[in-house]
Amino acid sequence: MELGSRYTPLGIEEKWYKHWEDLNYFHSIPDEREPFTIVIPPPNITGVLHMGHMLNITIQDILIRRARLQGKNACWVPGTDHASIATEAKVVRMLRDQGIKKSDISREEFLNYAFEWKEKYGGLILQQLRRLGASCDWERTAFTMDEKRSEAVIKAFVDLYHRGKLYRGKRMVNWDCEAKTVLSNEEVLYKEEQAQLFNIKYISQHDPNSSIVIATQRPETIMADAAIAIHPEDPRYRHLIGTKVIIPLINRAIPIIEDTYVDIEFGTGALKVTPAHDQNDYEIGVRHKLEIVDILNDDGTLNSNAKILVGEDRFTARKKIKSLLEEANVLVSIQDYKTSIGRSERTHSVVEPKLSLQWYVDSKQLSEPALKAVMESEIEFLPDHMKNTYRHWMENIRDWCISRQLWWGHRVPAYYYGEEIFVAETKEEAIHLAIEKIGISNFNPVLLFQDEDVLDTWFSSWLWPISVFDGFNNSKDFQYYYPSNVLVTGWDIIFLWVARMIMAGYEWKNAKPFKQVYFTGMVRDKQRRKMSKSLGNSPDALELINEYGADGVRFGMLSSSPAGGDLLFDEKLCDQGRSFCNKLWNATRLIQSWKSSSIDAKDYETLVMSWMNDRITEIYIESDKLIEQSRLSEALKLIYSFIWEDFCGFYLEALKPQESSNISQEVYLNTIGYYERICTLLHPFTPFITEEIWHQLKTRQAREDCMMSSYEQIRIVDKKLLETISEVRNITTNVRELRSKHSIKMNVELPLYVQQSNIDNVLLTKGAKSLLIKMARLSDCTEVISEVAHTQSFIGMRHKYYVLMPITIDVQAEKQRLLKDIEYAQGFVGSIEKKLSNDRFRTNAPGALIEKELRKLEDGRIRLQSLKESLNSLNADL
RNA sequence: GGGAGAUUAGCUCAGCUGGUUCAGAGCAUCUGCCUUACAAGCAGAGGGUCACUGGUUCGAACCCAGUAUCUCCCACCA
Repeated sequence: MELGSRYTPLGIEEKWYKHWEDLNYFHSIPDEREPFTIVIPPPNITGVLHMGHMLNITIQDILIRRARLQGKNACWVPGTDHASIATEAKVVRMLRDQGIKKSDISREEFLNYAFEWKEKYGGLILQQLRRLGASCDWERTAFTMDEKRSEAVIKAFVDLYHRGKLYRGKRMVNWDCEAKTVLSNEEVLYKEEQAQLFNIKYISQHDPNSSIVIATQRPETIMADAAIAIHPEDPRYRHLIGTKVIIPLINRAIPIIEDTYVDIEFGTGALKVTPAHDQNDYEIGVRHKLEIVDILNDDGTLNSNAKILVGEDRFTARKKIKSLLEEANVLVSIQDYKTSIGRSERTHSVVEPKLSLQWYVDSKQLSEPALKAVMESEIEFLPDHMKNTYRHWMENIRDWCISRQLWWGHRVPAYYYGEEIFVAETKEEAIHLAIEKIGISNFNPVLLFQDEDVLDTWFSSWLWPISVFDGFNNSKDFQYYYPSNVLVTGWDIIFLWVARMIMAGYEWKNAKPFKQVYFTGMVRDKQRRKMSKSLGNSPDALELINEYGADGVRFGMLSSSPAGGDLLFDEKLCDQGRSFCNKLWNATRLIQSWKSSSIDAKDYETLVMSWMNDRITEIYIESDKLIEQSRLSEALKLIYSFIWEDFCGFYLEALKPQESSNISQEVYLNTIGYYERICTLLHPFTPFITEEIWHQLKTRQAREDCMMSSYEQIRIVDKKLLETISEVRNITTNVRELRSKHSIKMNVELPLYVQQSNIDNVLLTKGAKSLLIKMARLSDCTEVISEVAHTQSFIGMRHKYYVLMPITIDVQAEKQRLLKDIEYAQGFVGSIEKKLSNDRFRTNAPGALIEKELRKLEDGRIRLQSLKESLNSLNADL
């Protein structure tokens, strides 16, 4: 079948993915082979494929496909995350669009809608991963809220509770007024924002002429004030201590207290203390036993405690209170200022500090082995410096608030009976515990209630490496696959997820969850902004695949993404990937167009073939080394330029038969063999096209696929051979350069002379001469003893070459060029001589280096000598 | 306030225990080619005080110190 000159990936990619999947290649079961495991960072079920996933998935797929080719038992577990806040928000919105309010339906009804939504849209992202070529073991697809994973979550909670590492406590929390739930510290993002500072006057209760001015950014909270605090060493207000002032508008009297927390320099030096709505104020409140007045409802509106503006949203209230304060003549001034404001990671709503009863994990205890494992490189971080960030967080870890006031998620397995708390995996067990505690005669089952809250999504995610293999039941799979080889994820979730998985691993299994963490950078646009849906600066992932092909996009993602470094995404890189596929495609077409017959291979063909053979081996060795160091993009670049320059640019060009002549059967078959090896080498990076070419090259048996071929281990290379061809190519380039400079077309054949010396020259290798003649389009190639007059010369690795060209030589220009070259060569030789004559160098430098320098010196001298000869002969011509 | 990283060609970045006169690659630019696999191609070319200042060394883009600029993370500033 004739192939078109352009590679069209669309149908081909679909065909091979289906083929692989039909043959169950992605599926893994434990056997006697060495396992290679990756557990996917589960994308949110609400998510659609974006650039971050593309990068992430590409890297994981490369590693897993390579392991498979290396004969390991490769297992890549896919799955999704229930994403409690994000999903609940989506479902609430969906219901609202249908005219249903969440508050009007029961928890069960809501969950039915949510599961319905999940069934409908939740699998979408996993389908999209297939488009990229992800070779996940789909039979193992897990979901953080499926039965097994839920079981793990509940077990973990109950276990931690009974071992005293989990507790319920009343603390100041971060409240998301939009989602109406508490958030952990890690889910609050702080950013500098423009705000206003209001200076408000509080008049003394005892003396209407005396007052104190405070500064606040949130004037709507004055109704919740419990005191005004000043620094004990601030002389300005000393006389007021112990007196009371009146809160404007509501006329409630509050005391003036002293506390060293107050910064004398800031604002007026007087601080309004609002214990219910500020972390620090809460602590001051505790110290001074102040009254706590909570004026906010869960949705961020003011409640009746506020007395005024009741029912207004806090931001509306802020605007309105401004004019009220003005009217009351207590608003002294307003100034603009910048401050850092915390917003919810998911809803972006401004987070309000709020006092609340929640469940916490005592993190300090869990962090110790996890910190140790990373600092002692039991778990390897890439890039290594992420360790510092990790350590800093671990050493200052705070307790983890894990309850959320939502319905979508794992319900907290705690049951309340009056004042008593019973934590158990099931209600039956809780009843059992309750009866044990309070006696069967006193127990009334109707009074036992389960906690209404659900757990933080990350409380299921942190168990993921264990739970996907049913590790809490210590399954066979778990024993075989755990720990996974590598976790590939973005550094932005190092605390939210990575650190906690490590803690969980040591807490329950006393073993690391993964051997290595490959932190990817963030995908950014050309202006270095993080790509995000809200900014609208992210290209549509599926459209990219449609346009450039999955292989092209994979190439593009990888082309510029060292571990940890951010990646400035540029579609041009995908375009380059597509061109690369096209190049591969056309090489296939060329080989397919060859007609082979039983003629013998010519000497130069034999030479070029053995070179290609060793060169591939060399690339295997070098790319291996790079991949072992996780330098994937460099490995790809290496293979890319090898294919482009060496395989297509030189090898195929050298063997390409003239016009309609036939090619030797041996050359034909060997070429196919080399291309096969290249396909295997390249397959992890661009799986689709390599599979296609693999099958284009020859008819295959069933299950004889590139994806399942094997990555080779032979590792011997003939260095001399590689050098010889390198010299041939070097000469060819030099001749071409001369042609280009003097506008001599390729169809004009030129004679080349090689000056003999005491070193073997390239022509002594069998086949090299005819190869040279073919590649450089020479009329002949002969050895000479001395300078050849009226020629253009250049110096190769060791020898001097002359080309006789049909031109009149510009003697002056030539002389200038030579003088310049001589000057350079002299400098070169001089520097080495100087280095070698330095005693300190001779004594300090390693022997091998001195050898190398000596050889360099010799080469340099030969070169200098040749240049001088050329100059002399030029002078003789004058 | 604490910490991390970065600064190399017009742009994006390599440069992996200091050791070729070391300054690289890709893109972009320029020149010449439709040479029957590929114009998504082929053959060439130009382009940089390696942020700055000192130091260590026989030798520094690389190590050390300081300076400047940028990016990011963490932290309770009303």
